[in-house]
Amino acid sequence: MPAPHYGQPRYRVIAAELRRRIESGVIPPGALLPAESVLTVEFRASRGTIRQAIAVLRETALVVTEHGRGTYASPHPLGSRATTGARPETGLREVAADPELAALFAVEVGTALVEQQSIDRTNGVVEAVVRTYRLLRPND
Amino acid sequence: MPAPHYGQPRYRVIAAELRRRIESGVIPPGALLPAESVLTVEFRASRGTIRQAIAVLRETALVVTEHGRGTYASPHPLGSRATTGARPETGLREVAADPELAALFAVEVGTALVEQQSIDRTNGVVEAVVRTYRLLRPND
DNA sequence: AGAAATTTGTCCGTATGTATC
DNA sequence: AGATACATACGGACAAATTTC
Repeated sequence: MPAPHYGQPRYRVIAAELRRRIESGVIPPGALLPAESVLTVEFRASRGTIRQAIAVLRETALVVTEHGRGTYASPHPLGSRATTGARPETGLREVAADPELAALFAVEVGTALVEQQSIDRTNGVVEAVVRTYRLLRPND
Repeated sequence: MPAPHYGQPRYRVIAAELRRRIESGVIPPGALLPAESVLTVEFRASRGTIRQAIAVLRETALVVTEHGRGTYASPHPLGSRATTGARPETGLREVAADPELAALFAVEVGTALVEQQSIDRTNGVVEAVVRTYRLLRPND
């Protein structure tokens, strides 16, 4: 059985399902996701596909994966966090929507948004800084 | 030939080579890149590896890929203006580095950076807005 | 108008290297 | 050392968009 993919690509369907589990609390914040091998069995997908699905979630900072450990659901505390004083290079922040973001999210200017900043390094050199903005309360 | 990847991964080496050709004008702005099948022959790499290399260039918006057509070298304006007036939801912009970005990239505050904005939608609903910042001149 | 060829998109299975626990 | 997990790479297959004949 080759790889028919009517409508949405398989990895996006899987990503959507995983996201649903995280946002619905089936996979609580901070918890470890099932291993790739487990997911391949459950979704009957290849490793690459599973990894691609997880990559989608990682883009929106919904999960964090640590080399040699696994992939965690991001704790989205948003109100707790007491940092060490020095601002962490990567992390969550609450910011006010600028006019452009407000228009995109269909909210009023100044509405609080969650900003997740992550840094892409290669050999220690900063290649890119990625800032992802989301609503505190998704309108799903 | 298995898949050893000492030092730089092959897809990054290939990406660097393609970037050189684009920036040096061997592949002029707006021109079509060779098809993936052609690149597999030239670089003696699998299609997956070629696609991974192109994905790297796509991240920096150095190329644009269209289904069924091919991958184009971005007509890289970045200094030639000519925007449509209405800001496109997704696209490139040149912005000044705020203090935090300046620190990360090790440049002075106000230095020009490239901002790539993309939008993650599901069923038309804006799920997240991603802004990626990079240096104009990557320090390979 | 329609069929074929081209090209990118997605997926599968497998194998090996590297990093962490 | 051993187990686990991610990163890279290969080859093959079908799907979908576009172009060409």
